[in-house]
Amino acid sequence: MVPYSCGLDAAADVIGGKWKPRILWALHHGPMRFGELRREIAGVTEKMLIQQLRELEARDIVHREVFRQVPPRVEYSLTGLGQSLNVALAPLDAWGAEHLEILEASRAG
Amino acid sequence: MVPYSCGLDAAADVIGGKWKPRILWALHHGPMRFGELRREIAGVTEKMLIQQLRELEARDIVHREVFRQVPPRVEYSLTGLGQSLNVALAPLDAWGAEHLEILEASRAG
DNA sequence: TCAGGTACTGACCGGAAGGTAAGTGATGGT
DNA sequence: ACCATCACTTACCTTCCGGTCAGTACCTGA
Repeated sequence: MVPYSCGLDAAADVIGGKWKPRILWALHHGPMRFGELRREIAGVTEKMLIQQLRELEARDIVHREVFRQVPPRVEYSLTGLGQSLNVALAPLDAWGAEHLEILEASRAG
Repeated sequence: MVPYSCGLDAAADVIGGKWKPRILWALHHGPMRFGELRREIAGVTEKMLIQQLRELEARDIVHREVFRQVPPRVEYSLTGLGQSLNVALAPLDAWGAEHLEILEASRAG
């Protein structure tokens, strides 16, 4: 495996995957339960959501906390690193929002 | 196809793909010939480079200009939209650079 | 004459990413 | 007794992204 060629390369690797940006953005407002995330992020399946959450957890971007209750309660939140990442993502979100129409128009598929 | 759920979603779609961030970053310093890009971006194949360039061109992120010469000369440069994208990408690059070590450490592979 | 540089194009292939559907185990509601 | 909720887990299948390799057309320099 080749080392990252620049910071952008590394960042892209972290937020890579179909659902990670959505997850990051959803957690922006505070901790969320698994089921809440699932409902918030339209179209995601349980398997995909967990998979991506686990990857973000392994990267120390999100924190997973289990409350031993019945029914089980698991909360996901951003770590300090995750919050700093979200800050860095803000301009990109703004860019996308500003050019939404052209981007929708030139979209493949 | 579902509309983009937020600006970040749209932006991620534009810079998605293994080589696009590298291409954007390489063009940051000004127009480049195909061969120059190829040498600058270590590991990319001709097919992949062209494919990604064409996609970026279709999105109006890069501009392609052909000089009818012998040998052929083709230059790629950022459009206005591409430059604004690069500006929005800068904080993300800085974030990646700042946490390069942890990110390398927690990398899968 | 023939390799080498220029900027591509196209056929084929493998693996990984992502999607579908079903099952798990404890508990609370009707 | 039965179903739903919670947070997962597993097996299986399909799609597609990216990689290899070969070929194209043109001209230059040895």
